[in-house]
Amino acid sequence: MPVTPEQLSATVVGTLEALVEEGALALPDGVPATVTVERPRQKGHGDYATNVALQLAKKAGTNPRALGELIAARLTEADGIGGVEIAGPGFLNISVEAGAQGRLAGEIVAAGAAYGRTDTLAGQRINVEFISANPTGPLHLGHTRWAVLGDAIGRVLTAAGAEVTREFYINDRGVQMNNFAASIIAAALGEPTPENGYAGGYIDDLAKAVGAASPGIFELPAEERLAAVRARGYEIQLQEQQDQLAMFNTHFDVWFSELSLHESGSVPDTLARLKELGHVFEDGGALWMRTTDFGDDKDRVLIKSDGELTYFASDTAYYLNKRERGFDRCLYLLGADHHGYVGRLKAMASCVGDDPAQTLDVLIGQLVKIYRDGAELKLSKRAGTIVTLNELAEEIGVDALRYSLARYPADSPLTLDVAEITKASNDNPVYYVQYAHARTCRMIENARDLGMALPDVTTGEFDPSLLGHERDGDLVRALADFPRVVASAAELREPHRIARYLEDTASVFNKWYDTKECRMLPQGDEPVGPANLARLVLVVAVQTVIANGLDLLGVSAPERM
RNA sequence: GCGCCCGUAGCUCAACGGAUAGAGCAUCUGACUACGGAUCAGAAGGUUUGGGGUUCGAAUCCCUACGGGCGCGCCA
Repeated sequence: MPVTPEQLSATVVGTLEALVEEGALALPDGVPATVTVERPRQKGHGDYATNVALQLAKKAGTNPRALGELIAARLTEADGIGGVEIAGPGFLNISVEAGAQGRLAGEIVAAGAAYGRTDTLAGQRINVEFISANPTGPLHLGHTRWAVLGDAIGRVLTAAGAEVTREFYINDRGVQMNNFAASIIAAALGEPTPENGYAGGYIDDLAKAVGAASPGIFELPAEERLAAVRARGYEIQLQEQQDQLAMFNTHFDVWFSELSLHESGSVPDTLARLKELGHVFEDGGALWMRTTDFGDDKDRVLIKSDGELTYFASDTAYYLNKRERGFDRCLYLLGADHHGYVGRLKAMASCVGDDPAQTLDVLIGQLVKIYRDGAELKLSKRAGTIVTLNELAEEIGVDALRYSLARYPADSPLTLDVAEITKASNDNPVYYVQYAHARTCRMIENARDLGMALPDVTTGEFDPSLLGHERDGDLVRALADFPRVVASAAELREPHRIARYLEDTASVFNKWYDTKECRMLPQGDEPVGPANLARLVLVVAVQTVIANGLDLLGVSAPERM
């Protein structure tokens, strides 16, 4: 009996096939494998709607409404279909038999934490690289959006069946590391910040920490001292970034050192391979990659005329390293200030013989601004640079900060107001969703106190037909959407869809909760009946969906607030 | 100059090419002796920056103008 959008799609496809079989319908391109079935936005447009007649009318050589009539007449007879109406230009509005879909609540409860997982990306090995900040300072606002989105994308891809590795590329090689060390030494000796050095209170803190970890380090001979401070400062700073991210509930599988890439000899191997493939040339004493062969706006230097390797050489070796580790796809999450890299990254993939459309996904995130009291939050009090991730999380809260960044698509510029997102009320979407979850927990607890045991959903103890109220149907259909929302969020790399879905579902739940006819607990002296137990199943299903959804965003699902 | 992103309600933002463009905040009006009122019901608020085009249908795709952000190194 079709009750989910996926099942209805299959039913419609079956109907089309039957019509073609009988000769009542001609489709030169064949019957599509799936059709679009969705919850209509507008009340009164049925439980589900499909635009299949609009899509296929031209191919079938007829008009949408006539085709709609044809499909509707046959579809109405299908098992579990309550009715089909043709509306507007040719939409088919489908009503499901009341109560039939209540069965879904039981399936959700049975699936538990696995509900929402699909296999749409099964077999894909995906590398998600994000943040990749230089280890020369604390993580700040600029990294925070990527921490949230990268982590959520990793979770969502995993839920869609992909095999995911989250990776942080550590730029621990290059002149910035010496500048970093020189800055720490200058701070320790009370000297001014060197040219191209790093300034700010955090450098003073690092100088103290380095001195404490390695007594006497600043008295070493100059050359020895630079190397020692560089190593110790790097160690401390990297650890701080790792602590920041752990506190922020953001997990990495691999911390990949750029230095290790060079030590392993990957770069010469990469250059040899590029030469073999014929995409490098020498000019002006430098070695270049001819990225313009693949749409880049200029060629790129790999080895400078002074013999030094460029960053781009490392990037290329790193990409090949990922591919050699077996990743089918490499995701790069970059800030808008790096969008100029997209062209060369894709060209680079082509130069090493890949099809970037298949192996490379570059997501560009626009910049975030945060305001407090009408002024942009820019300067950190402690670090002396821009506002740090720690300060943001402390002021706003990990859940509220994560959720507030996760509910917007990456490519929209974003302006957040501290007052708005710290407001601990349902005016704030994160608390609206969390509150709905806490409410389900309390209801389930109350049921237990009344001696109501959760029915075994695999037996007759649970009677789905008792969930026949209109509001029950609204709620079940909302819950039924979850797996496809997760799948589309994974496919489009858009975790904000999860957040928007949760807000919608929490709203449907609150409306249901407010409906007198749908009370879960027996009222007054009423005994516990099968309807109460059926609604208990529904509430547990809501709890499951909200908890699973928040988990995909790395946001907690509290039992009490 | 070239390139990428963006322009939707007073504000912050949604909307796989779909039906009457939706939420929250702010403004206004209602509903608590029964599961948590951190809720619910309702009002008001729009030429989706302007102008062309594509089609059954455009905020969405194409062209163009305007406005905003960002990027264009043998830097890292």
